[in-house]
Amino acid sequence: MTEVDVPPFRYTAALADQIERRWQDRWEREGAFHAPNPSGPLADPAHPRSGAEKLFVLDMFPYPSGAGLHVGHPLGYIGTDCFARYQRMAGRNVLHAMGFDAFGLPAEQYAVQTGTHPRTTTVANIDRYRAQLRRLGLAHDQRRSVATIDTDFYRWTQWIFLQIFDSWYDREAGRARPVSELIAEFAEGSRPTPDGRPWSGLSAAERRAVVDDHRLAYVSQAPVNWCPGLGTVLANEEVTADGRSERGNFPVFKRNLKQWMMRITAYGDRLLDDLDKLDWPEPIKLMQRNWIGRSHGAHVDFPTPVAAIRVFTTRPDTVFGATYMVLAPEHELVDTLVPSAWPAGTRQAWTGGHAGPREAVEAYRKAAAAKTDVERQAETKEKTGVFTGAYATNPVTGGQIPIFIADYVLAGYGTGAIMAVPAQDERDWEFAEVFELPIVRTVQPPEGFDGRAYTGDGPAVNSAAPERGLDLDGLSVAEAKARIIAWLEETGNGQGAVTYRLRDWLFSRQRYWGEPFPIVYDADGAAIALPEEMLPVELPEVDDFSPRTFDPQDADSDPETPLSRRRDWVEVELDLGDGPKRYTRETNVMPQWAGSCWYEMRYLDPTNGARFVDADNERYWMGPRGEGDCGGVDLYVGGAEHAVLHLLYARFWHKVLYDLGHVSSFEPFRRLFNQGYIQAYAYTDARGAYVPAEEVAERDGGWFLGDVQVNREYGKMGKSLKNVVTPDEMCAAYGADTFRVYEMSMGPLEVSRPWETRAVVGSYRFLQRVWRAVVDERTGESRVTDDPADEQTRRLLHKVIDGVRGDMEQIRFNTAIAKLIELTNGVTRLSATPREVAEPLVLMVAPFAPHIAEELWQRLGHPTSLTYADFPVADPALLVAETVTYPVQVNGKVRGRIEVPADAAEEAVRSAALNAVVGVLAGREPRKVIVVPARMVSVVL
RNA sequence: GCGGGAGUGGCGGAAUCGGCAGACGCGAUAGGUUUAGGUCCUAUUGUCCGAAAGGAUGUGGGGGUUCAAGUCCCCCCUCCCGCACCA
Repeated sequence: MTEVDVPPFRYTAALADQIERRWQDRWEREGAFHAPNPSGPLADPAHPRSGAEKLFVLDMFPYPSGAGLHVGHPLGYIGTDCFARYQRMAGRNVLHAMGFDAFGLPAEQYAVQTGTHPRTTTVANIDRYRAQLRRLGLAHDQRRSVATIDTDFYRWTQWIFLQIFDSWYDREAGRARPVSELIAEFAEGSRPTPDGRPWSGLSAAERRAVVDDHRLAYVSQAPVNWCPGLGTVLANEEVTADGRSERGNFPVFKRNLKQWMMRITAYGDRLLDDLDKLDWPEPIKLMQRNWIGRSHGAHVDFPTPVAAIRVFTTRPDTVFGATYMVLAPEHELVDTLVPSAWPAGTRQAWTGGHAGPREAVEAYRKAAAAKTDVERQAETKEKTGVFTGAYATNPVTGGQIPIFIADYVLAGYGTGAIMAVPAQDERDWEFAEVFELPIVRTVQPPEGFDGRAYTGDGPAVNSAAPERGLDLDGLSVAEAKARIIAWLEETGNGQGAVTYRLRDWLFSRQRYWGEPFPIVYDADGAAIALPEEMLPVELPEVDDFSPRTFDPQDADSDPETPLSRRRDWVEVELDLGDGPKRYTRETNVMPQWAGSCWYEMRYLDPTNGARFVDADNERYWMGPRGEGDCGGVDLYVGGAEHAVLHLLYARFWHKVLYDLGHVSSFEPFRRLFNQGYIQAYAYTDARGAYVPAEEVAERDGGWFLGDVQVNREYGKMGKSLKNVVTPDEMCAAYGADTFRVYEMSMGPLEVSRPWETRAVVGSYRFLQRVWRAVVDERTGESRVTDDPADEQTRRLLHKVIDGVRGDMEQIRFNTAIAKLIELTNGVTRLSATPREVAEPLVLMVAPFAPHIAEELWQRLGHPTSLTYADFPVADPALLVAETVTYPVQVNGKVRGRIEVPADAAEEAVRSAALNAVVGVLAGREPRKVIVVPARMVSVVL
C-alpha cells in the first residue's frame, strides 16, 4: 500500500493502534474502571457509581498457558466487557476483574519440558496474558486481579480447606456445622456415639476416629483413579468415559490408595434442588442433575446362610419378580458366600466350566480385572457372569434364588448388589436369557406389547403373599412402590432409600504445583489442622519439582509426591498448643479446582488481610436480592466444558461457607452463560500432514496450497494444526476495536462459529464509516453539524437506540451491531452528520469499540471519558410510526400493499386493503378478511 | 442405547408473541475513484422461468393444524454435546 492515496485522516490500522494505546494508558492512569466497594480500602464515596445498583460480571478465569492466546480465547472476555461497559453507561456500579487460575498440571508439565521452575514460567505467562488482554481494551478493575498461586490468595484457599476440615454435615439440620459442636453433642450425650458407648468411655484415638469419620474433608483408603502417566490420582470427573485422563489422555487404573476426600455427597440434595434457583442454561443444569444422579427406591435385604445381602433398587414393587441376584465381582460378601463345591444339580452353563465355585469366581474376577473399560464397553451387549454356588431367600416369596457375580453390576453404585428382575429390566432379561433363568412378569404389559422386559407402568400381577400380609396385585407402579416400602419397613426387611451417582470428591494430587495442605500428622499418624496463624503453608522450593511419572501402562506403580522428597520441610517441630512436638507435613497438594472454587469472592476484597472477603462487601456484590434469592455473581460467562467439574465443586464450597456463616449467598453464580467456541479450518496434504492454513486458497470448489489440492477439516485452533490466528495479528492488521467488533458481530455469543480472517474487513469498514461520520478524512476537520437531523434520520436513530438497548440487555451483540451499522449507513449518505445523531452513535458504539468511541467523543467536545456517560435513551414518541404499510394477502399470497395512517381504524384498513387487491379479487366476494393491527391484512376467498 | 441441542442463500448469521423469510456482514458480479492492483464509494446478489413486467418456488425430508408455519403438532433423516450396563 502506498501512502499517497490514503487520505491523511483515515481510520487505518496505524491510527487505530495509536488511539488505542493512548486511551489504554489514560484509562489506566485515571483508574477508569475501578469499582467502588461499600466499605474498606476499595471504597470511594466520590466515585460516580458509588452507591449505585451493583452488577458483578465474571469470566471463567484462564489458565495462563505457555502458548499464549489465539482469537478464540478472548471471545467471552470481549463479550463480558461489552456487557459491563454497557451496564456502566446504563448507570450500574459494575465489578469486572480478571484473575489467573495458575496452579495445575499443565503449568507443571510445561515447566518440566522447559526445565524451569513452574513459578517462573507461570508468572511469565501471566504477564504475557495481561499484556495481550490489555491490548484488547478490556475494562477490568486492575486492582482486583488475583492469581491462585499468590501466597496472599492461597493462604485463603488453605483457610477455606480448614473450615471444611473442621466441619461435619448435620443431616437433621440439613447443613454443615463446626466439628466443635459435634464433639459437644457427643460429650453431653445428646448425640449417641456410633457404637453407643459414652463419649467419656472412648479413648482419645477412638474419639478422633469418630470425629474424622464425620468431617467434610477426610482421609480415606479407597479405590481411586490412579494415572501412572501423570503420576497422580484423579477425581472421577477428570476421567473420561473410556477410562483415560481428561488431561493428557493417559490410561487410568483403579487402585486402593490413601487419599483426601471431600464429602460433596452430603450436599447432593441441595446441589440438585438449588439448581431450580439458578438462571443457567437448561442443558448445564441437566448435566449436573445427571451427574448427581439421585435415585429414589429402597434397600432390600435378601437373607443367605452367611449374611443378608442388601440391594438397592428403584423398583421395589417388582421384588416378586426377583428370580436371581447379582453381586459385583468385587463385592465384599462374595468370598464368604462361595461354598467349596457346586451345589447338587448346578447347571453346566452356570459354572463357566470350572470344577468348583471358588475357581470359577477367581477366574471371573481375574478376567474382569484384566479388561480395560473400553473392552468392557465393547462387550456390553453380551452379558457375562458366573454362579457363586450360593442361594439367597427372596423375602417376599420365600423362594431360593441363585446368586451370581457379573461385571454388569458395578461395585461403586448402590450397594454393589442387585436383585435381578428380568421381566422388568432389560439388562436382567439379557442375563437371564444367557443363563436360562426364570422370568416372572409382575407388571402387566399393555395389550399387544411384544417387547421383552417391560419397564413401563401397569397393574402389578403375581405379586401377592397373603401369608406375609402383602398384596400388590392390581396396584400401579407408584402405588405398589409405596405399599412394598411400608411393608419392608414394618417387617424389617428393608427401607426406602435414596442413592446418588455422585461420589465424594477426591481432593489430593501427587504433584508439586498446587496448594499445600495446611495439615500435619502427629506421631500416631492422625491428621491435625494447622492453626490459622500458621497460614499460609508456603509451597517449598524443591530441587526436582517434576513428579515421578511412570510407564502409562504400569498399573502397579505407586504415587510419589514431589514434596515428600524435601525431608527437611516434611519433618517439622511445632507447638500446636501442647508444647513443641515433631510432626510430619502432608505432602499431597490440592487439585487445580481448589482456587477456582472461591476466586470470585477474592475479587470483591483483594487486599483484605484479615478475612478472605469482608462480609459487607460480599453482601453488596453477591448477597441475595430478596427473600429466597440465592445471590451470587450476576453474570458468569465461560465454556460449557466446566459444566460438572468447576461449577459443581465451586457450588459445594460456597454452600459450606454459607452454612458456616461466612457468606450471605448460597449459590456462587446466579446467572451462567455459556459462550460458544471459535473454531477453525485446518488443511492436510496427501500424506495427512497439516499445512499452513493461511496459505491455502479456495478455487473451483476445492482447496489448494499452491497447485496442490489439500483436504479441509473443521475443528479447534491449534499450533499443531497450523491454523492459529492470534489477537495480536488482528490488532496489528486492523486494531483492537475492529477485532472486538468482528468477534461480537459474527454470531450470537453462545454459538460456536468458524473463524474467517477475510471477513474481519467488514467490521473495519464499519468503524471507518463511523469515523468518517465525525471526521473528514481528508482534512481532519469535524463533519458534525449542530443543525437538527431530518425526520427520517431521527426516527431511525431512536429505533436503533431502542433496539440496541434491548439487544445489550439480552446479550445479543450481533444484532445490536447490525443495527448500529444500519444507523451508520444511514448517516454516511448525509453531507454532514447532525450532532444529535453523532453523539448517541458514538456512545452506542463505545461498548464494542471503546477506543475509537472515546477518541470521537473527545473530538465531539467532551473532555472526560465516556465510561460513565449515559447510554442513549429512545424517545418513545419517535418510535411510533406515523404511517404503516400493510401487506395484503389473498389466499396466503401477498398481492398488494397499502399505506395507511398508524391510527387508522380497522374498518378503514380493511376497505383500503380490499381496494388494493380489487383486480385480484375480480369481483369475487371475500369469505373472510383478517386485519392484524400494524401487521398485515389477509383476505380469504 | 439414554438424555439434550441444532439443521435457513456460496459462507457467518437475522426473523424476540403464528403475520412480508434471508436484517447485518463476508464472498461474488457490475460501475465509479485510481497509472494499475489494493483501498474507499455506489448498485445488484436465495433458486427457477422470463428481454422485462411479472410469475413460480423456497427455511433437512414427509405429513398435519391454520386465513397465515422457519416458528405449533406427529413421523423420519443428519450433525454436535453429555452420559454410558447407575439397578
